[in-house]
Amino acid sequence: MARNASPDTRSNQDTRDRMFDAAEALFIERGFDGTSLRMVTTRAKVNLAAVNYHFGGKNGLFTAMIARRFDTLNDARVTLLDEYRRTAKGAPLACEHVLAAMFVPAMQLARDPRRGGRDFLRLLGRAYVDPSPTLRDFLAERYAPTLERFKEAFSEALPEIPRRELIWRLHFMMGALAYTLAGADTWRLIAALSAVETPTDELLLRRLAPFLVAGLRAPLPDFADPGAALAAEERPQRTARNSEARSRAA
Amino acid sequence: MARNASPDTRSNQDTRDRMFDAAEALFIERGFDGTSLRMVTTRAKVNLAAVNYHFGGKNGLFTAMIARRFDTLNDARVTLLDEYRRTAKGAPLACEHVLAAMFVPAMQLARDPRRGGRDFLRLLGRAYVDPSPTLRDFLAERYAPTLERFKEAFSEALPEIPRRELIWRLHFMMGALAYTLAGADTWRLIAALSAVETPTDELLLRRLAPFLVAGLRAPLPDFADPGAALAAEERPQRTARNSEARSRAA
DNA sequence: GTCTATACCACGATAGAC
DNA sequence: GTCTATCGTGGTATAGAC
Repeated sequence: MARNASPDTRSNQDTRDRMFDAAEALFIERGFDGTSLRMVTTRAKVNLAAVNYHFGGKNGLFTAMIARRFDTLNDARVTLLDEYRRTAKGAPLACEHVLAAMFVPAMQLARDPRRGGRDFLRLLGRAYVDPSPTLRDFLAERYAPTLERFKEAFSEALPEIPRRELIWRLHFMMGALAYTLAGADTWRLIAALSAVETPTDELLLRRLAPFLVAGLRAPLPDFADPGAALAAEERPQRTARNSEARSRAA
Repeated sequence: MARNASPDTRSNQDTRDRMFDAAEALFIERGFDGTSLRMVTTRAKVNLAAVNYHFGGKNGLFTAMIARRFDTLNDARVTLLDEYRRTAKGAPLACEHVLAAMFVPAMQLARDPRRGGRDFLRLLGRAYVDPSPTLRDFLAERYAPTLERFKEAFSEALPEIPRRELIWRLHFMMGALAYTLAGADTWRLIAALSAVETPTDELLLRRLAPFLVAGLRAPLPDFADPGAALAAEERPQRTARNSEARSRAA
């Protein structure tokens, strides 16, 4: 194999890429725990032991596979964020721009078959959502600086939101994003239930953006009044005991 | 469902409950694939074969464990929704009430040590987020009717949002909810990074609610103009058509 | 009927021989 | 780089004790 190419680096790289591709596809479908090395190596048509040789084990393979995509994504994100900041010339960033700095690079990668293609966004979502401690720790540690940059940017773009509140909203945002991207199979369910079209990823993110912007800018919760945020909390229980009071609820 | 009312169900029920509790705790920490039956039975101090006897296997144990919590939760949700609907007397439901019908029963269960307690919300989140096809299919199939009810209710509460759009927003909402609830460990990370207080579940949901309400009510995305929702996509330098000031950015 | 001890078989990960 | 042995672990099935 690869006899006319450069000595060994070529086939070497091919092997690694085939393993990456196989691991990626399987991980998207079945998660970290649900994917075995045998599945990966069978699909990649490489020997089982090659995993150990190239990556030192399952953890190494999967973290490297994820880093392959995420590093370029996050670099592009930070670059774009800096770009926006430069064009703003000292003016505070707009919330939409910060969001765009997160989304646009993701969309671009999703359009590039050589760097993830259609599956890229699903990989993104799965990775954030996977329960395996290995991946959680890896992601948290490796991308904490990027996350910090965006936290700063959002804080600048939304000065009216107290920092503490903002951090939680960013967390909610990550959740909506990750869950939505991960749930390609859920789309089918929703589509079946409601005769919705199956969306392109781009359309999806375009739908998600206004939702998130509005959420980030939402009025602050009122912790003083238990009934403000979620309507009356205990009231419905009381009506069970006292059916008279039921009629005058408002 | 399938509950034996036989006289000597006592010790039987204890055993089953211990298995449930063990499975629940382990599932919250490690997910479906990451939890083995041997872990469960060891922790529950029952014999390995008891799983097969009582539940027919791993799938049976875990789906029953989840149903134990989710059935009561979803029943309470639908009941509360009907309660709100009755007190509204034909007037359209308020969005906050529909959200409350989802959240309040969850909070109540989270406060009741006999029915989940503090871990209940994490179980909820993990279950929605777990990659195992077994659980995904189970949840989708069993709770589709409830979801349908809430879809109707939201549609009634938010008539200005087109139905198609609304369905996606509900999906985003579920994502924010599930991800946030599942990520108890992520809280620590966020807290460490930013000196945020560790929140009670109740505080958390109270923070989440305004975020979600605002998101559900957000202005509709503009699909015609590629630059509207996410600023300019390919030209980060400028939000509008005006490309004069581009010179410094490059 | 409820629970236990134990056997079984498939599979996964790793390490060492080639 | 590959092949194969090995060992641990997984879920499941059975036979029998209470």
